[in-house]
Amino acid sequence: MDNQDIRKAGLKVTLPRIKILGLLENNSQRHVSAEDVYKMLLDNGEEIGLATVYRVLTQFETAGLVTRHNFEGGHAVFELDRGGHHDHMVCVVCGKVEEFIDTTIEKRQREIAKEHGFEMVDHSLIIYGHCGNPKCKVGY
Amino acid sequence: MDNQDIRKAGLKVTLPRIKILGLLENNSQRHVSAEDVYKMLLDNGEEIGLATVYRVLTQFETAGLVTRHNFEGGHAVFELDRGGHHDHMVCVVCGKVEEFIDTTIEKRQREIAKEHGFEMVDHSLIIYGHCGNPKCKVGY
DNA sequence: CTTGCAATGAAAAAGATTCTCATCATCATT
DNA sequence: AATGATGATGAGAATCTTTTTCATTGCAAG
Ligand SMILES: [Mn+2]
Ligand SMILES: [Mn+2]
Ligand SMILES: [Zn+2]
Ligand SMILES: [Zn+2]
Repeated sequence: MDNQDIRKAGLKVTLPRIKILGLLENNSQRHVSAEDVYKMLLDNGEEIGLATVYRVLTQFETAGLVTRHNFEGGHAVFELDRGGHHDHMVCVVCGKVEEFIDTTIEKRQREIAKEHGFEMVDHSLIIYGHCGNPKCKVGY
Repeated sequence: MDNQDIRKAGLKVTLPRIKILGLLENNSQRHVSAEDVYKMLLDNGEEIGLATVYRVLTQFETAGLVTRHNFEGGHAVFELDRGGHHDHMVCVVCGKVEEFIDTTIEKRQREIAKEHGFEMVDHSLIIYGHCGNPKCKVGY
């Protein structure tokens, strides 16, 4: 995942794009909003415009470099596309995100789509719950 | 599903609430946005404020009368809660929504959540694809 | 009927994302 | 390396969805 990926996407290799891709690669939390990316870069002393962050993330999505998720909360989160598809589990208390993939579910989805005459192109499966952290348990 | 349901939810039985509940019951499309509800009521010659529609839909959700979905597109859609849980399939071309429920997937979800130490409280599964309509097929 | 308190609606505010447009940077070509 | 065409940037305005404010209205308990 480097500048060549930007070039291959038909995009010019610019400083903002390098910075954003670098942050997505090195940041500890894999799932970040546009606002997150913007603030983190500013905190790192980098200069960038918020409009550019939104634009570049959308371009990266179109290019297949990142994936956009619509978790609850009204704002999109992005993550670097590291090959394999996976689904998500989100803690409704602390927001922790776990990733998982289940072949049984994946297969059934394709079957169900076909049964309804749909040609599946994508899907979104998000499990909401209380994570293992005691502070996130019901009735803490 | 009548005025008693509103009362049972601890809400006063007001005209706006009766109108919104009535529309959700009788409207042909089950999945509607707040804006949809607002415009449809206005079209029917009913008087109502947009803020009230948002407020009431959220109250109905809290009361378990309606369910909110975050499909792609940046705005929430609501549907009257008619007993059974189900998941959704959305046509990426025409927006048609099909409902389905699959016990295999439902069971696997609970298992997976547990495997990850999560106590599942909810989930969202949306399959995106091209529906059976020829005009929605790839390469029309 | 009275009356308290919840509910309404218009308008303002907030939050997320996109658009506009003048300026600037990249990169293929000289 | 210099040039130039074209794409990219960023500040701010605009847009879109949703929430909040607050003066006014209307349920519903007594
Ligand atoms: Mn992920
Ligand atoms: Mn439904
Ligand atoms: Zn948690
Ligand atoms: Zn369709």
